[in-house]
Amino acid sequence: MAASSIKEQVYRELSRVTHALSNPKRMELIDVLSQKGYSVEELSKEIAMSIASTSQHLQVLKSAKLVETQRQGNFIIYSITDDSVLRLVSAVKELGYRKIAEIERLINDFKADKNILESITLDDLQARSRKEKIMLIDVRPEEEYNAGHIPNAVSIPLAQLKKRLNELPKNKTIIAYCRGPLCVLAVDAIKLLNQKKFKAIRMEDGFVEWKLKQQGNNKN
Amino acid sequence: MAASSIKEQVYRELSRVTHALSNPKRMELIDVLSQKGYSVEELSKEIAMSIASTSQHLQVLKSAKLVETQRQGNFIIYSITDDSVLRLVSAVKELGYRKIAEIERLINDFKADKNILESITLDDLQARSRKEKIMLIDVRPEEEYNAGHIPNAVSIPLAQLKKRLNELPKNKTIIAYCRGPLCVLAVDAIKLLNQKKFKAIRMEDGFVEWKLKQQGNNKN
DNA sequence: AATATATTCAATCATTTTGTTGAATAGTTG
DNA sequence: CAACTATTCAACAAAATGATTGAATATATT
Repeated sequence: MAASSIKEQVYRELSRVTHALSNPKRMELIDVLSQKGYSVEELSKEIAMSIASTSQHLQVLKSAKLVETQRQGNFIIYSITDDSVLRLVSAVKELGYRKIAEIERLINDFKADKNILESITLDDLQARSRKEKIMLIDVRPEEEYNAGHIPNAVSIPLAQLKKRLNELPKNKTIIAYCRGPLCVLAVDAIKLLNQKKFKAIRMEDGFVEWKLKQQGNNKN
Repeated sequence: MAASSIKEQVYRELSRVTHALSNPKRMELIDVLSQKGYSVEELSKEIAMSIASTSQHLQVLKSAKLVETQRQGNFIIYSITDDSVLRLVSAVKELGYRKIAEIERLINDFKADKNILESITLDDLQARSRKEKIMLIDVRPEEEYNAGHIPNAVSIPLAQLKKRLNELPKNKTIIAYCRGPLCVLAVDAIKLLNQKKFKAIRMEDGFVEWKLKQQGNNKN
């Protein structure tokens, strides 16, 4: 029957989208690219995989329309096609974090491993900034900050933090964020700041989480 | 390194979720189960696949926590674990319909094949019901209606439609919906109604689409 | 307790996926 | 136009997936 055949074809096409995300490395690639566009070489370093393999994975993501390319001088820059990709990945994570006990355990391991005592979320940040004076710092590489950041956040890449301590207040609480729950940049920043007697806390969520939250609120 | 290893493990676990959805038949299973719980045998008929294979696919979905089971007499009833699964599938479809040209073509083929001249969406329904008197009918099997339906919709399963034409008004526009864009129940209903000189239109969206829309609006 | 029945398991084979290495390609820069 | 360099392609082996058939299991019914 033509009808059931078309239906089957639609499911086949849809499953190509999920198939593209069904590999850990490709999932990680999307996560990295959620921050900003990167070249194949940079990505291969980021996910700790050979350039050729990284390129293969990127082909898969590209053919599923999850990422797109653009030449920039000698490099080919890969980036996320649009926000629907971020929403999809966010839906996967939401389900995973909520339903898979194994993931919860791993996240706890991660926190224990990194000695993360306290960390807040976007909601906490909002509540907190109403009550007290805070300073929000973005400790990702500057290019990622430039590609998009949470309003009122100041860019202080982790690599520069030690030299720029004089820009930070001792009387305000400092909130540091980076790429999201699995990123360690903010964790390291907090460690340094606490050691230097600043009052500093890590926020788990990053810019992407913030952006998606805005879209959710702006609906209606 | 322990840290990167934990990260990798999280991605591996997350990709099990997408992997579960990375097969056309499993995608179809989730779609069927989005309407209501079903037994293995019923599902195997619905997706046109052997019982053993259907069972295997259901195991995969179950181990990824996308579906859960519950015994009911002689049967084991599979159902969607919770709404985060619906949101995930919805995100996949949103991305697919928007980005994959092939899918758009298939949907158009589907409409041409089924002689679908006009069909409206949930937004249209809302706008329309403010302007004129309409009657909304749900032509899915009664059990699916009972498991959840759009408010004010009347249940008239397609199989009963011919005998219950006297319940329908000639002076109102009749809107028929079923399981969603790929479901043909409402298409057939409209054909019959138009033939009998009713003013009837198909709505593409179904109950699941309505439910997710409500959640989106209730955010904030 | 015996029987009936729905579901799962096991074994199989063809197909696809994954990651590597080394060669080929295409586009840029000087 | 020549040289350079980032990226992709090709070929391979190991591992995994998908679908089938027939047997095994577990639960309910009589």
